[in-house]
Amino acid sequence: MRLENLPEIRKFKLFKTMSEENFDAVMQAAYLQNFPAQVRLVTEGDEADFLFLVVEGCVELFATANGREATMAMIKPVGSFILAAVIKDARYLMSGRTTEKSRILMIPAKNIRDSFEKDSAFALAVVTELADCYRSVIKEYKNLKLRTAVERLANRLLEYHCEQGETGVIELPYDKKRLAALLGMTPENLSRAFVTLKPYGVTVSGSSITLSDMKGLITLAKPNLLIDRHAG
Amino acid sequence: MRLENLPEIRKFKLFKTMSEENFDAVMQAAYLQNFPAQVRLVTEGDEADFLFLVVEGCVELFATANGREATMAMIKPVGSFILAAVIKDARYLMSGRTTEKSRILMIPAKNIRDSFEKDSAFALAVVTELADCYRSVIKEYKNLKLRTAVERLANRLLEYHCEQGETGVIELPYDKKRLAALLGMTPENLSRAFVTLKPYGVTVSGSSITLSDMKGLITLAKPNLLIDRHAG
DNA sequence: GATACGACTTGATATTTATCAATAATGGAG
DNA sequence: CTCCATTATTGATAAATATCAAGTCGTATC
Repeated sequence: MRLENLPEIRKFKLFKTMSEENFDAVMQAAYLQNFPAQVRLVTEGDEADFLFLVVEGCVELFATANGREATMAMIKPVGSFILAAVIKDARYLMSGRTTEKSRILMIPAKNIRDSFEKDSAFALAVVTELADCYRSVIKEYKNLKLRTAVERLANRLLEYHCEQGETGVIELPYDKKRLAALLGMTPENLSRAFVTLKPYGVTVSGSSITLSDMKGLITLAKPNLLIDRHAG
Repeated sequence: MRLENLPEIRKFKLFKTMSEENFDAVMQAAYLQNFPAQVRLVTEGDEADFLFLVVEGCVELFATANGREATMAMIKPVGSFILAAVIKDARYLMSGRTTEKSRILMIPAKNIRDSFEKDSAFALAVVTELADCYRSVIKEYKNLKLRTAVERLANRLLEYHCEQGETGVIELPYDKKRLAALLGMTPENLSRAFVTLKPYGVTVSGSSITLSDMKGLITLAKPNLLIDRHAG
């Protein structure tokens, strides 16, 4: 990888505590690459050759079966994906594709596993990252099992509102098709869920959403500390 | 903990590779206890004081929100639970209760975290266990998002059939209420799903299920290597 | 500015799943 | 063994969600 990018990478949670020596060794073997939108980076079932980090842009993780497709997560900077498969030296359980122009750091799986054994600070960083990923999925799983489609949408809007500075207006981070897939519903249903939320002060104008009755929306959404980032 | 139990514990995947010294230190602080059925061991939202291992019996992990309850997983010997919360020193995202008379090993979270830093073999065992847990949840999440209730039941039956030695007869490992919750449906729906599977050779008699048309059932279930333990 | 394309919305309908109610079966406790 | 409480099944109905089919809207292209 190009030297000029190293300081930027070094700041990532995963590498911050790593020894200089191991960091250099890992980065020697890594690639930092720019991809356009809609590029398939990994395919479920393939062997885990690389660990991926999203440095810029966005990657959609999805899975398929019986001709159906489900969006599992959207990874934004600075997030990693398929760490578990890399650690286990197993096959990917999900596919990943860029949803926009993205900058991706690819690290050969073997280097990750080697450094894990050599560098206990890195091992701690890896296990922390993996625990974070695990807890995120658990939360998504709870979200899906315990809430209706409208409730999931309401909470997602509150999450974006929180992320974007609580201005009363939010910008959807992806198109509605993808948002629907992420929330586990069809695009038609998402449209209807927005209509259902109208009495709760939710006004849609393209990808821009206005929230004018936070209290009402929160009453409906019932955000939960053990599911939502925006709760509390 | 009592000395006589140590050799038994030492064999667990998580402790097999640990140094003698660290193992002794961890076990010094651990409790091995017997619980009757229906005892709540952990409650979601509580701080992660202990890592739990199911030595005998069975623990149901579940979560609640808005008065609804969802079963997240059933942990059988020798499985651990809430490892991620222990690692992160965070709050439990799930509650756990015994579903039958069980023998549980409880290890103070701090000892786990300390040993993780001191013993790189243990660190590797922990990260491997965590990666396994992560991949299991991903599979459950895919199962829920990509399949209908009947398909989920069909695959679960195939899984039990595989686990129990492919004899054509399986014994349900928990009562149907719990099985329904685990599969993400109501008990009424589970009953109806069994009726739906009748033309595929599935005969129900209490907790004993006979499978007489494996080919048909498999055609319906479409087991998948990247979701199911029993596939392939 | 006209056109064409894709994304989004809306309506009608079908499917899936949940709820409510009643009854039947099961399994412990005494 | 009998009684009781829980669990399981079945039927009727309702709610949630998906599907199919038009339409609308916006926008990028020419």
